[in-house]
Amino acid sequence: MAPRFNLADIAKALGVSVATVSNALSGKGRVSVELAQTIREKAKELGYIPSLAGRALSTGRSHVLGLVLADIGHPLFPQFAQAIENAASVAGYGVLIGDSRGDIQAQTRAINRLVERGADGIVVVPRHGTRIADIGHPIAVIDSPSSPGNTVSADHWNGGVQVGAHLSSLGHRSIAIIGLHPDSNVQNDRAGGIRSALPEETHVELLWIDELEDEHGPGCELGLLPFVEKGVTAFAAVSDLHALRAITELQRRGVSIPGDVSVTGFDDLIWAGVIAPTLTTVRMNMARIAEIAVADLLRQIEGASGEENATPAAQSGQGVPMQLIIRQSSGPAPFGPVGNRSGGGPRPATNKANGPILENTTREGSDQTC
Amino acid sequence: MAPRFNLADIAKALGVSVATVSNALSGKGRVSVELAQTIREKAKELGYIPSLAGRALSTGRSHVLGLVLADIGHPLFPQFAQAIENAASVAGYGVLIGDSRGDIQAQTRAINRLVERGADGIVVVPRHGTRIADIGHPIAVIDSPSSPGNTVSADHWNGGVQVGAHLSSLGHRSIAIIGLHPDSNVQNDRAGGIRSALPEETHVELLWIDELEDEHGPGCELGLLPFVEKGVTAFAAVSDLHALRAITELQRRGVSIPGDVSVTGFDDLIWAGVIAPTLTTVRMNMARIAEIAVADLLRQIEGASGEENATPAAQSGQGVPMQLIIRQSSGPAPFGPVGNRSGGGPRPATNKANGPILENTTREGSDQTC
DNA sequence: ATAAGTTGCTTAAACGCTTAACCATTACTG
DNA sequence: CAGTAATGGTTAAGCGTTTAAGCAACTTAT
Repeated sequence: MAPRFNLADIAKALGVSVATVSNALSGKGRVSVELAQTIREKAKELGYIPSLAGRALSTGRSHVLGLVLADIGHPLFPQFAQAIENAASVAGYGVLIGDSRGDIQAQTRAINRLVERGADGIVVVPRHGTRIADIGHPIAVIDSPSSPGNTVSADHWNGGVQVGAHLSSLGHRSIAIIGLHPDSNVQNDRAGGIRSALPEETHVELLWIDELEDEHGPGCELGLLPFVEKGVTAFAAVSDLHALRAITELQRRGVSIPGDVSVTGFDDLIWAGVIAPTLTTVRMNMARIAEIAVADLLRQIEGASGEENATPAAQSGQGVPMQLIIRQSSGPAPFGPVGNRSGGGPRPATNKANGPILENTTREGSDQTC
Repeated sequence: MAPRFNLADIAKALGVSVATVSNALSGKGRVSVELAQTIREKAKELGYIPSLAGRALSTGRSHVLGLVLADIGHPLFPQFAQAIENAASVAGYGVLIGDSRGDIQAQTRAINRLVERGADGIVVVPRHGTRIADIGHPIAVIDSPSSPGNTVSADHWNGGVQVGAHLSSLGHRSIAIIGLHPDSNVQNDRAGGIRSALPEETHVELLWIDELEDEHGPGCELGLLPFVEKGVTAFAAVSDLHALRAITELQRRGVSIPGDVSVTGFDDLIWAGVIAPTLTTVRMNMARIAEIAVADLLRQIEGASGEENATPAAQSGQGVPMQLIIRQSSGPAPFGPVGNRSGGGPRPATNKANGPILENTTREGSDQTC
């Protein structure tokens, strides 16, 4: 156990007062440049590490943020955790995880527990259909732009638009959208975006898995074959999880992807780039979202001196842009206007700022880690 | 912002000293039962929440554990995080997450950062082929029983044995094992277990994805068809991730699962129960593992008074038992001794303590959340 | 009846840091 | 050249908790 030095040790070693050492290291008080330099050197020499506990007690700031993901079992959790941890870390904050065990009620309890543990602020990714009660504490909600009380989020709608435009440009005129809950703002935005980007004449069906499972039990087959027989040529899922389900189910029934039908997802989960066929999907800019959430939290924390945080949230316009990643699972509609199946040449970009990523079909040099 | 009361508030309200209040609430000093009762009531009435910072400063214990998953992007992370958080929470500890960004070098740095942040102990799930340097701090390593320095882990070998026995009992006599790295103890244990449970005459092939990708680029196809043509009737992957890759690839090529070949995985990832076919896999007892890891950590922390922690780790025998979950992706070998394709009746249990879970093929009442 | 022990509480110090207030110097200003 | 200001430090208080030590008042043993 390495001995831990404190300010007093440095002060004693240099024959100055603790206050001066503190000032020198924080750069706040008035210390001559030379002495400050000496102090910093001594601190480095001793390997001084400030005690967070002491600082926390003194300042009332723990420099810890809480992270609550309602659905901690969600495969997107790692990405969130990593992004938030990174953004927080840059700002000198640690991240404490809170678990609501998938329970909606427990969500609020989890938040409270983190606050009790001394978290200066909380990042929440709430479960669909949940409103976050104003806890009177700095809080940042990552949800959907159409959720009230939202702080920051991806522009799910535009993500949907990109999917819709992509499928439409491939000639698909009969599309089924696969979602889980109709009461999730995120999913509704995605589905809505897809719809809105399709030409008038496109035939659209909606399929909510939850309703299906209520009837046939959890984990039941989606029964997509009838859709194909009715002429659906593309399934646009609002999550890679559902896309995966669709792909395996269709392939099992001998439907060729993307030859017969196209399938797209959302979120670019870890395996999206390695399944066969690789999955066309839409990725959030987690790093950016985390940055904004943390920045907003810090703003609230710093500005906690004023009574009321007049500005309720950052509300950065329409949300962080999403990124379409075109892989193998989407292709020209059979008998569609394009007709050529081999090339899949350049496709129209739907997002001026950053067009879709076209991943090499041969998968050489893909950015996927395996 | 709810006003936060402290010990002094309670003391003042009751006309006693802070020390008495502290003693009463912690049950440590000498306080009359009646007064202690009164104090507890007053504390509850005021909604008193002890300041972790104050306590930490005084005791030198932050009551925070650090969690470092080398591969934070791994889909198993949520399960780990949830289990550890739960176990820690029960013991009154919070969990701080550390990120090593997949970088092996950064693993040690991540651990150090957590220690600097004041974590009393660290739980590490190291990356394959990594040794955790003795940091002179309480640490629990979750890895494989065959890793030196391991604290607790699942009995990956026996998990493999269960898979091997299962496939063998289904009549498979030519099996390919799919892994990622040959230098991962976990994967080697799983693969070794599988092998060891197969009868002498079984033909076994080993397929390491990393080597494949080094040659053909990341995300390349595994090229499983030749194996099937050579007579392989079952693919046993050491991770659901690879099993998924195998299933999609095989199905895409028109191979029927489990009709033509069987596929099994490891870890029971979130989607294992909903893809088509649902995946036969082996699940770790995360809750138990987390409990043991945390308990061991607490033991080290409490016993930190003695100079040397003579007992290096819990080393609970051979590791926590794993649980085989038989779903649809594994079935009788074609032309195998069993022959019947429809039933798949009762199969021999390979683990006396807790036999395999046989998930209903119709998937009614499955325990999977969707 | 007095020494010794027990009970129930208080006093006070300590943990390591921040920060307001204070006090010498030395440097400007009119 | 007195008066003001800036500079470079120090002192001391405080954050909320724990815990060793102290001290009455009572109980028991001798």
